[in-house]
Amino acid sequence: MTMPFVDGYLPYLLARASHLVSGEFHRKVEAAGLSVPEWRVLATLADRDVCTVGALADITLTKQPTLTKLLDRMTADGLVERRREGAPDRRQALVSITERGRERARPLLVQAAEHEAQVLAAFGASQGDQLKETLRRLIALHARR
Amino acid sequence: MTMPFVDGYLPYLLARASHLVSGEFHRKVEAAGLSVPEWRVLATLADRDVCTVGALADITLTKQPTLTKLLDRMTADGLVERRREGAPDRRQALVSITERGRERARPLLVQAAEHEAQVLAAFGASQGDQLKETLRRLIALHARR
DNA sequence: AAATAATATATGAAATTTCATGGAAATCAG
DNA sequence: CTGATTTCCATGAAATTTCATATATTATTT
Repeated sequence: MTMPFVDGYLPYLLARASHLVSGEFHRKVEAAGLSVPEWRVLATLADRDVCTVGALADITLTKQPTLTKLLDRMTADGLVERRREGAPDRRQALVSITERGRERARPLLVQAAEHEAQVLAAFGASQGDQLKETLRRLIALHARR
Repeated sequence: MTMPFVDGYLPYLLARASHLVSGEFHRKVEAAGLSVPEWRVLATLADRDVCTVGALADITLTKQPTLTKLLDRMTADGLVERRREGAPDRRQALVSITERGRERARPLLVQAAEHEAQVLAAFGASQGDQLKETLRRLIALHARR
């Protein structure tokens, strides 16, 4: 009652904006037969050669046990591979995307870029760039450690 | 490979910023013995007299069946009340916070305001206000009609 | 007004997520 | 070095979330 929780509170505005903007695209993800967490993993791995489980959990904003079990399922589906050799630290597991995963991700990566372009166009490209810059700064300010 | 998913993609920047900023406060929520969804419900209801289940689901960014079951638990815990009389539409259920819920929410509402103030202070108040304004615009642009 | 469609919430079964903890490997203190 | 601590990932059991659908009510057609 003393706080306009819904409309003036920065954490809520961030959450709502994220929910709305991503939600639009997430419909396309599900239409493509992937869950949102699966999409996040594939999109992240599409970029890089390999990634440790911990780093992937961090990037995909997922808790580690949740990710481990998601990776179990995605491995069973042939979307990703996990191996324990080759890491500098033998506790780590290295995850990489498979060719099959890449094929599934490819059209969505295109659609994601299109969706972002639409959002930015509607918003105004320069304002959009400025928002991105602002968000990067906010993120840097709150990065752990 | 063609897309800098992690660092240049607006939906991801929004999600990450939201995750980091809210994550800090969510630790206090759990320390107070509430789950994040419970906190969202209480914070929303603290402001208003009553709210329909649907509106509450929308505001708290929760799917309706998820919210219904959360409300079952919160009702059992005496944090909220749900009734079907009094609504203009008899399909609706009206949810309100109880005195007990208010007591549990109160200290967290204070901490939430403090946390936001810290975030804004570190970020720069004017930049913070500008970010809020920008987010409101982005939200308005994507609100489901 | 009857029939049909749409909306608000609830519910059961299945799937996922979470918490707490385990084991293995690396790092640190003495 | 040795033992204590910490870090990384996995796992079982419990809790939550989700999907599909049911039920009740309201809105729209015809």
